[in-house]
Amino acid sequence: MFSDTPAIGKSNAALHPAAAKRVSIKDIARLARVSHSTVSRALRESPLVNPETAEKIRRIASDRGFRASAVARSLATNRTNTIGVVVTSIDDPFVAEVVKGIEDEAILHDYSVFLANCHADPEREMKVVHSFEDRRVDGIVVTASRVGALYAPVLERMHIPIVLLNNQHPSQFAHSILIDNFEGSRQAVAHLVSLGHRRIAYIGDRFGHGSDSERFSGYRAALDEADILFQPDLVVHGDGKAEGGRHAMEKLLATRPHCTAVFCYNDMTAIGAYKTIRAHGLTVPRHLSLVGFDDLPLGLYMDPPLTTVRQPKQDMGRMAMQALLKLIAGTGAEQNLRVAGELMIRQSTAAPLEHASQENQTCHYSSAPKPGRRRK
Amino acid sequence: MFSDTPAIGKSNAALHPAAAKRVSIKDIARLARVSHSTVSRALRESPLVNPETAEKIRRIASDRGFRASAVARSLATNRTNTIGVVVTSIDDPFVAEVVKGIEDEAILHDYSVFLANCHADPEREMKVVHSFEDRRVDGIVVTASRVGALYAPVLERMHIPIVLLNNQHPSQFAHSILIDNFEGSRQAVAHLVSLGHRRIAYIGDRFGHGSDSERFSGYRAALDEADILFQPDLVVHGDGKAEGGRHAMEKLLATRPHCTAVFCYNDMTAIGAYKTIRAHGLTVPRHLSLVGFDDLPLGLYMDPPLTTVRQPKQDMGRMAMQALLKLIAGTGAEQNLRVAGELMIRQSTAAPLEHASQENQTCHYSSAPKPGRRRK
DNA sequence: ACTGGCTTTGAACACGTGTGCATAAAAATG
DNA sequence: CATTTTTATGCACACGTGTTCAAAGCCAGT
Repeated sequence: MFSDTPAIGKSNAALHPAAAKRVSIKDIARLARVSHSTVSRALRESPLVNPETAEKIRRIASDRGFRASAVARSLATNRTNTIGVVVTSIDDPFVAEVVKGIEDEAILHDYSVFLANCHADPEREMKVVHSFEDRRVDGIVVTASRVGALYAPVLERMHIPIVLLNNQHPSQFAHSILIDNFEGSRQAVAHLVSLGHRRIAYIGDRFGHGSDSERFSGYRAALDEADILFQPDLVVHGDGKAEGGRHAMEKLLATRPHCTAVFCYNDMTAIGAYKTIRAHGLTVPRHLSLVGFDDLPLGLYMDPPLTTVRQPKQDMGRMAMQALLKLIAGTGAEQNLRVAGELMIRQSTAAPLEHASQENQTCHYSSAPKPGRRRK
Repeated sequence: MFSDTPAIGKSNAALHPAAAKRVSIKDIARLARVSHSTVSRALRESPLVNPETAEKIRRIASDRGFRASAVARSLATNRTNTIGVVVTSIDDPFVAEVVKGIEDEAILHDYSVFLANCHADPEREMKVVHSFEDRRVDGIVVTASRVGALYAPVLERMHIPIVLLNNQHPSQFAHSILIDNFEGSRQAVAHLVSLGHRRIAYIGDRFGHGSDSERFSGYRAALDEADILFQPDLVVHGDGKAEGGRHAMEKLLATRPHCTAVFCYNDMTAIGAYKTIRAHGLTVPRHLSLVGFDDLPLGLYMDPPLTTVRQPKQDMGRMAMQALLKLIAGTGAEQNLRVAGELMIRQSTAAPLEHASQENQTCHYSSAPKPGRRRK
């Protein structure tokens, strides 16, 4: 009541005129002639404070551009309103879309997201997870292809809610969001069957890697439903990337009789297949139908645009965040959420060439132009 | 000295056996029979503490899985070791690579990064920037196409170091990293000239948008150097995206005589051009050479792979982070950093068809463009 | 006027860590 | 051994906010 000069709280406040001391809640309190408690309440819209003084306080705070420190608040409340997102690499288009969904949902609930790449490097994974622990994030989303079995115990010890997205090993201590690989690929292959294809190949990921086995099962199921005999030589493996798709496609083109359609583990694999197919002077979908999985933006710009199974990546990101929010709130969230893919039929799939021509001259394109020849 | 039972500090610690209270620095202190100050020093490798006790403390801390709270530390030190990154949308492949570079460099220096999409929405921009301010980030990187002139004053008031990346209006209160648009496009067009092209078109961004004018200048310069008369009707505008590229290319194909090469504002524009070109039954680079800008991964998978000017996106991200670190440290950083692009010659560019086939070749000069006329 | 309840406020403490300063213990120096 | 220097440690406070608790002020009802 007796302090009429609101100017200086710290005696040396004027020492560094450049590094203007940030205005704190106490400064606002002094200006409004109330205690900092009241200011705190006013700004948090507590009903415990007189509407008039609350309004006055808010005006002063706004005038001075005061913004309460989230770090101090976090220390007091033991909540940071912050989550951590671990990804293999943000420049993976799949991951990027997921993260977008997460962040969009997060900001809606006044959460901020820490982003960290781990590059599938165990050491880096540890560092990242520890940094999240240090920062006391309220939750974590992991969008790595595999949850490091290495650092699983670390995660467990932390007692921080965790949601895994499309993770290889949904573990017991974490919740997870998963695309329905089986049903997605079953539909994809069924689509090929409905077009009239009987010799349908599958280019997988590295064996047993990722969701390869589930997608393979879907492939098998679709064949069974159509009473098509499964032929082991129509299954080859790539690496989930374009390069692997290229090589795998080479292998397929080397086996006789040719397949008329190829279902690829994912879009990148299909992209690689395109390249090999073109190099052999063949065209999609005339000679060969192609289906991918993921629905990367990339597929839209292929020639022709790629038929694929769409993963609702952004939605999945949002769902992950929502699950996390439930876990944080203590409301039970579903342990494992399966989300449905959607078959996007574009121009890379069509009916196979006439059966007649296929019978006698399966080699009509076997005299391929020298693949090695390249215009410089 | 007399407390022999290290179990309980808080009397009600056992009330919530599930919500195990986090172990704090004081718990470690009690276990090691020292003050929390000593623990703090030991863990921060201060030379002020006896090596043996330090070792002992570290062992205990490690055993209990103790990790010092970054939020408490931030409150004490007034530094969060945290930066905020504002992007238009993380699912833009350009942005994603930049962010990857930023994060990689950040984690190297024990910084964590907050990621926030603003979707080029002013309201969202404000919300994002405020959240960063609340969280007391040590610095901010903005990778939006434009720095909202709206919130510039807000940024200024915050007194937080800011680095702009490829931003439209490098402003005076912030530092910036910029690609050398002029030199990049000059080289790209010079490359086309060196292949023998004389009728070279330019598909720009929306007029005056982004770096359009700088890239256009480079185009003009290359023409001038080759003594090629600038022809206004060879300049059309897209929207920086595939759709715009498609339409722009349609316009170009409608004008006679045809151009033999097209320099596009960016890769996405070129992607759109591909589509139109194919739709007209023409092939790249046989009928038309195509050059882009950015070097998105996408371009590699085009048929044929796209010649383009590479922006070292990841490096630029790292540079932005390094500049920020310097600013935070108080060491002066360069105000404006220009980084060089690199021409990536791939298969979308080749020599034009023989002049013979271009019967009325004389008309590129004869239809004299009005001399004094200037676009704009 | 007294009681009791309601509204509004401030004092005090907590959150977990870093650090200046004083001091105790140990070592070095005379 | 006495003194000074060095080393190691603890105390106390600061950082900025939230929150419990007590209390003051006000009002209505008797």
